[in-house]
Amino acid sequence: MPRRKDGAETRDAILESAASQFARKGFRNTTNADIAEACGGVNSALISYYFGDKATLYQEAWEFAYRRAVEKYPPTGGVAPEAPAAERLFGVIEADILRRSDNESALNGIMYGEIASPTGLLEQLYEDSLASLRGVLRPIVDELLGDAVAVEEKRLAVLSIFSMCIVPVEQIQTLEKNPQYAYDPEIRARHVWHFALAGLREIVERSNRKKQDDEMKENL
Amino acid sequence: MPRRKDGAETRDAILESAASQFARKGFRNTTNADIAEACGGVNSALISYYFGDKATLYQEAWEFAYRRAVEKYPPTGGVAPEAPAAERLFGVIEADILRRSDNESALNGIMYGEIASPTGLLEQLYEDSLASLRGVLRPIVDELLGDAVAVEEKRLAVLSIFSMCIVPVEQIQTLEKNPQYAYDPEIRARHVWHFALAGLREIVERSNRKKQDDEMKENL
DNA sequence: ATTATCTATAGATCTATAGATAATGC
DNA sequence: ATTATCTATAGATCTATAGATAATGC
Repeated sequence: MPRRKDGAETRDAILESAASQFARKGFRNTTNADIAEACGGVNSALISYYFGDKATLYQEAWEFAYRRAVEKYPPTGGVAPEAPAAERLFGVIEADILRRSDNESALNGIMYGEIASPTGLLEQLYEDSLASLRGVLRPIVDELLGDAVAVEEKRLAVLSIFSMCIVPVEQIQTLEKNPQYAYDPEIRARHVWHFALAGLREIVERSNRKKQDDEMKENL
Repeated sequence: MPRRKDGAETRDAILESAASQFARKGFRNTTNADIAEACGGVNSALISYYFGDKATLYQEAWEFAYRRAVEKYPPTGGVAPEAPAAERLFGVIEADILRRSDNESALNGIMYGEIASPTGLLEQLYEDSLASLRGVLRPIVDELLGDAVAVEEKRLAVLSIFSMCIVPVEQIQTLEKNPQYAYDPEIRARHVWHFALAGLREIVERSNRKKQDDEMKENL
């Protein structure tokens, strides 16, 4: 005799298990049976019952994971918009790294699944997860670099900071047989921030030197 | 009437198509039929004929891609081992970025497939592709940072430089509907090098300042 | 009556193989 | 005789659905 719960409860549980399974194994490598089993052994036919099909479940699982992750770690890291650019940079970096390091969020897992083999099902993913970080980094980096720095150089700086944030540390560690040490996300965030500020400062100095050189040559 | 080629020729062509397909779509998302089709329409039964099964083909495709990529871009970037550490750092960064940016190499595609959903079939991949880069970065970073810097800080520095190298720029761009601009790998390599050197310098300075502070306090 | 859950399965897809066919080298 | 290629298909796996069963709320 089947036990009976509230349907919404089962539905949410499926959503959660789905996000976690999709994050670990990707869309096509995850079967409905996997999800049902990870969900305390619910019947896999319930997936069709609640979501219609696997693709829809995937889409809803992404929205679920994304909404929850952003709620927990807002993009600015709680730093006020009128704070100095360097501090806002820290807020963005820390929020992003903490969010991606939170295994429960499933965010990075799903994102790397799409990077590795795009399903074409998650229209929003790129905007939510990658464009968004670059979007908040860009004006801060622009401000820190000032007007003397070339656009191309600014883009590269954004890309480098972005790279340090999105590196899939946890996923890489699952490839290691015996991971040697774990990185504390908070410490890593602080490190990335210092590294980034130093890199940006160097770019400004280099641009200034170049400018002076050019002016000198012109005056000769 | 079937045309007849040398078997080794067909075998190599399959290997090449396989590497490229696996890179684009991952192991399980790629069917033998996909590979056969990408390979100018050879018969898909030839995969079993030449490789036994799909898993073996996958393993051989990785070895093929890896061997070719390292041959084309040797890990030191051609910089002599007795060159100054900063120059060796440039060699390593440039070689790695060029290798990963070379779409023909299929290297990064397969690697990100494994990061996203490990098959357990490529024992060598982590050693070849990730441990290797960190292995060559580590002694160079150690040398540049010197003895005053804490081990944890050194690890983080290696991780940050590593991150800027392995970021899957091309794969991310396929998620964008209209990629805005392409990054020239050579220019990117030079940028990452500058960024990294500045970050490392800052770490040394910060460590020195901290040391002085500590000594001052001790003398009071 | 409605909602939640389960059973059973049709149909799609994919891999690997058995066995046929033909080109090549001896 | 050997090697390369092709045809056809058995067996595995997976998704989605039809239809049964039982708990709940009216």
